[in-house]
Amino acid sequence: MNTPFSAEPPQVMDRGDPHVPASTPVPVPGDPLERPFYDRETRVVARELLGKLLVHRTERGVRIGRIVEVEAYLGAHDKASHSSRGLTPRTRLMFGPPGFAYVYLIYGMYCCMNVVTEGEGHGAAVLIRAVEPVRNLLGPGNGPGRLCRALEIDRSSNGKDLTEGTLTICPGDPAPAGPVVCRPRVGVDYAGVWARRLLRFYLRGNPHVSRP
DNA sequence: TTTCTGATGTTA
DNA sequence: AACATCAGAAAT
Repeated sequence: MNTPFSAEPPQVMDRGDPHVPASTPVPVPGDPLERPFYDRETRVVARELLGKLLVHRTERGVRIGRIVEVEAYLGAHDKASHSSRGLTPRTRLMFGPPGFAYVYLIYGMYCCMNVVTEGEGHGAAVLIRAVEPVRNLLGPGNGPGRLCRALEIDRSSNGKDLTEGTLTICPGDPAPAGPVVCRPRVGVDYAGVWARRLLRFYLRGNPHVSRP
């Protein structure tokens, strides 16, 4: 039973933190990003996701994080991408249409959330690596495992349509997110030349990035 | 400060 | 056996 988002207080929301006054202004979510946003070149989608709001409606309230760090996984030719192993039960969502969540278990105890990009069959996605707490998070959001824990995202969200429903990404503040830093992706040293590509993007100076 | 290791389970 | 991780301990 989800409370419609329109029932949330307008314009100004509390951060879900007792030490922060409820009147503290934070970005207003707005309507979820639509399919065409995701149906573009993965690096463009990745960079434009910075500053957007990841919104999860749970039974214990709406949890919101502002995306501050992402990684692009370009497709089946990208040796660092799960899709480079081909279409398997696990990777089938990466090969599906854009705008859906690909959530997987890693190291037995954490989840990572991706958003599928580009056309069906491409196998591309963007990994969300860090969020800045906005509302009602369960702990810090600096890291792909931590942010899933903080937003209560697990494998039950695998395959969810991000353009509608309980897990969405919304525009937030219409102002530009700020300067973007490009770095190699984390933890993909096995991927040869692909490990060196600058496909990790984060907001310069943001304290909630997983590593500076 | 950096480096290591244990927890934990799916994957191909 | 490896893994798109994290927390805490050990080493430097």
